[in-house]
Amino acid sequence: MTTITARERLINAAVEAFAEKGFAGTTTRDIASRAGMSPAAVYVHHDSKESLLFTVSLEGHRSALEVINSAASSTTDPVGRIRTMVYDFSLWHADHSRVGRIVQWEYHALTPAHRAEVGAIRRSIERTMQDALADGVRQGVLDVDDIPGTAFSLLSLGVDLVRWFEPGGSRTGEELATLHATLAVRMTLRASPSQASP
Amino acid sequence: MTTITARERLINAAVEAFAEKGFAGTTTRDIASRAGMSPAAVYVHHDSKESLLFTVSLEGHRSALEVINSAASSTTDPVGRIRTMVYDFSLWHADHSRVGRIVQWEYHALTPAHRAEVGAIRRSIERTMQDALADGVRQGVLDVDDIPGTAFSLLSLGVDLVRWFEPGGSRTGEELATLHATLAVRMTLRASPSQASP
DNA sequence: GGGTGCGCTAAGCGCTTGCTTAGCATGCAA
DNA sequence: TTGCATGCTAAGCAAGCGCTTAGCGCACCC
Repeated sequence: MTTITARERLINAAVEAFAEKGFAGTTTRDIASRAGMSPAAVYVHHDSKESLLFTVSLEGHRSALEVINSAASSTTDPVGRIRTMVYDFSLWHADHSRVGRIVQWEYHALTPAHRAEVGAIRRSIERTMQDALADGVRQGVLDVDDIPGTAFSLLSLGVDLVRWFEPGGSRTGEELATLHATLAVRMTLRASPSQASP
Repeated sequence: MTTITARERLINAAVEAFAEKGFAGTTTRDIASRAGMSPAAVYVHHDSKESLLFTVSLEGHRSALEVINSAASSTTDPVGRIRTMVYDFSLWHADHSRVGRIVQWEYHALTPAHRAEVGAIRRSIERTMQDALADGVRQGVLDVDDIPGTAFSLLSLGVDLVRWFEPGGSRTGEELATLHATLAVRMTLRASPSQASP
């Protein structure tokens, strides 16, 4: 049974508040009261409101990167790899829609130095997807004209979930991830020259 | 030569400011100074900061709806219709990325009554896309299992542009719209049973 | 039992916020 | 020339902002 430290309680409160009201719309008093503490307690454990945002954003970016990296290395089959990567990336955004919203929408609220740091993780995520597409094309299994653009579009399906997805809504994260994975394969699979070939 | 009224200058200033800093991060003084007026001038022409947001958001939603509606009625060919709808919707989001960002990201900052009003337009956009897919399936040209989900995904490609697209960047809006339209057709087209059939 | 450090809070500082009020310059009608 | 509506601004109000300071209570150790 893990004990939740005051520092972590404040981070959780910040995730709730930033996701609900945005970074600029959230007050430090709001974060403190969600964590059951006084306004001054925020500054005992964190340097500033922006550093709280950076903590949340960095951890979120790292988590998303890990998800897509482990999906990429889960198989050598190009089609299965694309399917798994899109499935896992979309599912992550559904399962972590609050953190995902902060990651995707509050990027510009970070200081330039912090933005550069998470920006590197972003580019790494894009590169992983591009590499997976390029490998599939090289093996002759996928047919992708515009690799960077298509990679971005596949990621967009998951990213856009955070705009509207609510747990307990009419669709589960798994359903949406399955849909996205199916669409991703249709977008990238090379059309077989005939039905007959095995 | 149309004269720009003070009211319109304030709206244009609000579009700039909201797109750049978000609704909560924008001050009425910032809007006023971008329009070259005093802070009080905002309230001569608009009721509140939120009513300025509503004006921008409503006009943006109406414009996007018009684009997708006229694309939907431009042809009776299901494949060409999907291609045109996705192309035009994505191009609109690239060409109007600032307004689009306000439309898509500041939805929750509207009052409940205003949110309901633009929400109706949103549902109308989604329905138009769903109808186009359903018609294509009925004609046997498209193959779409999950029509609402796929419609949403096709729209997501355009919507997600406002998160990062900058005019003058490495890709033009037309290039991205063409890519999205191509991907949309691959996502929805029924695979022909053989290459031979005309 | 006295001393020490740690985790937290009460209070508040200087500043900014959305919005209001009172009034001024300008143009036009009589 | 006078009267008045129009379009704007200077000044400011109450409230709320991020963050700081000074200090309190409590567990721990000798």
